Amino acid sequence: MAPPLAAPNTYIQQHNLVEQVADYLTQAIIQQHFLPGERLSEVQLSKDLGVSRAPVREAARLLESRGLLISKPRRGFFVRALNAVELEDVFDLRLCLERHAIQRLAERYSGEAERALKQQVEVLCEAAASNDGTRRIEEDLQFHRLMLHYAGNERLLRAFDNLTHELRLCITLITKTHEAPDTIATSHFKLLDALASGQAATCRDAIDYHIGVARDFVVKGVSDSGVPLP
Amino acid sequence: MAPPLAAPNTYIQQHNLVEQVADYLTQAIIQQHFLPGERLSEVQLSKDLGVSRAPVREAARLLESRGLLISKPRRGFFVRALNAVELEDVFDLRLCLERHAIQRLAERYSGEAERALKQQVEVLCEAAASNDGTRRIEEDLQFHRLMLHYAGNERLLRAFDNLTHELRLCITLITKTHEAPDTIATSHFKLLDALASGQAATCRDAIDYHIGVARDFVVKGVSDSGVPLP
DNA sequence: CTTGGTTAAACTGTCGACAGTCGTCAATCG
DNA sequence: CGATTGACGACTGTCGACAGTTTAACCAAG
Repeated sequence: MAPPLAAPNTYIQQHNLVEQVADYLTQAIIQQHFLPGERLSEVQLSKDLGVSRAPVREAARLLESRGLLISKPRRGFFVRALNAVELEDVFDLRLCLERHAIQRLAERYSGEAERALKQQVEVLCEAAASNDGTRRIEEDLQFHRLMLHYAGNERLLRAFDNLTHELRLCITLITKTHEAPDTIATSHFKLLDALASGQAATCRDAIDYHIGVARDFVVKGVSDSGVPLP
Repeated sequence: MAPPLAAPNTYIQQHNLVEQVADYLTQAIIQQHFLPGERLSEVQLSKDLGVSRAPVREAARLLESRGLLISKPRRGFFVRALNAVELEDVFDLRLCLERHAIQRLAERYSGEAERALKQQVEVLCEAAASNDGTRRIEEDLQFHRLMLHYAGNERLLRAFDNLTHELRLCITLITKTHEAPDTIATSHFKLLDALASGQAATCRDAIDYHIGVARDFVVKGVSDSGVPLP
C-alpha cells in the first residue's frame, strides 16, 4: 500500500515530528490509504517518512488514544475498524453529549453564540453547494463543535472531538451518501430556531431528529460500502 | 520529592514496561508524591525506575491522554492541576453521561444487572465501614462503572473512565470529607429503587441528586485543602 | 494435497547517545 | 541599583542499534 507521499524528507521538517507524523497518519487513514484492520509497520513508516521510529511510535500512541489505531502487544498498531454495534454506540454517545450541550446552550444563549452559529450555517450551506464531500462534512461537524463550545463546558467539547475522530474513520464512505444541500440547510436552521425559542423540549426534539438523520446516513453509507467488521 | 520506590529494579520487571511505568506514575500522582503543577523529569524518572527514557515517555503520553499529565513542547510533562471551573465541567459532563446511562439502563433493566448492582452496593457498604478512604471511593466509582456497563454502550463507559482518571487527581483530597457510611448506602439504594421503578423521571431525579451531592463533597474537599489553580 | 514441525526473516520493545533548545545565573551596562 | 545580555547547565526531541518474540516460509511426513 503506497503511502500518499512523494519522497522522503520533502515535507517532514525539523520540529514537531510527532505532530506531523500524526497528521500524516490521520490523513492516510481517513483517505483509506490504510484500510481498516491493516497493520502498520513502524519500520516501514519510518523509512517512508524519513524519520526514526521514536516519533512514529509516539504518533501512533496519540492516534490510539483518539481511537484511530489500536495496539496489540508485541504485534504493533492496527487501523481501527468499527463494526455496526460500535457505530451505534458512537451515535448514542453523540446524542448524549449534544442533548446536554443544547440544553446548556439554551440556558445561556447569547447574541455572540447566535451570530457565530448563523455564520457557520452560511459557510456550511456554501460548502454543501460544492462538490467537496469531505469539506461538507467538516463544516457540518464544525457547526456542532461551535454548539458544544458555546455550551460553556470545554470538556464536553473534548469528548465530542474524540467521537468525531472515530467518525472520520468512515468519513470517506459517507461523503457520497451525505445529505442533499437543501436538507443540510433546513436541518441546521431548525436547530437555530429551537435555540431561539429557548424551550428545552423543542431543543431536545430538534437535536434528536438531527442526529437520528445523521446516524441513518452514516449507517447506510457504511453498510452500502461494506468495509468494516474486523 | 522522593518517589515511593525502595530501590531501582526491584519491582519493575521485563515486560509491559510502559504499563508498569504508567501504573507507577498514576499511583504516585494520586498519592500526591508528585504535586499538581510539578514538572516530571524524564531522566530522573528513568534513573529512579531503572528503565530507559523510551518507556517513560510513552507512559507519560498515555497519562496525558487520560488527563493526568499535560505536555508543554520542549518543556516536558507536568502534573495536571484542576481549577474550580474545570472541576465543575467534570461533574457537568459526568451528569450528562450518567443521566443518559441510567435512562438506557432503565429501558433494558435485567435481573443480572440488578443482581450485580445490589452486590456492589453491599461491597460498597462494607468498604464504607472501613477506614480506607481510597477504597471507599474506588468501590463507589465501581458501582457507577457497573451502571454504565449494563447501560450497554461500551463507549459511554470509556468516556466515564476518562473522567474518573481526572477525578482521581483530587481523590486524596476528598477521602477525608467523603460521605458518611450510612449516607453512601442510602444514596445508592435510592438509585436501585429508581431503576426498579422503571420510570425515567424518577431515575433522572435520583441521579441528579446523587451527582449533585458528590460534586458538593469534592468541591468542598478541594477548596478546604486549597491545592489547585495552576 | 494436507498437516505438522522447524528454521529464518521481520518486527516490536527497549536502550544509550547526540544535538538543539530552554531556563538559570552571573557579569556587564545604563 | 535595576535591567540586559551572555554563557553554562539541564533537559527534551530524535536517532541508530540490539535482544527477544512473533510471523511466515519451507520442508517433511502422513
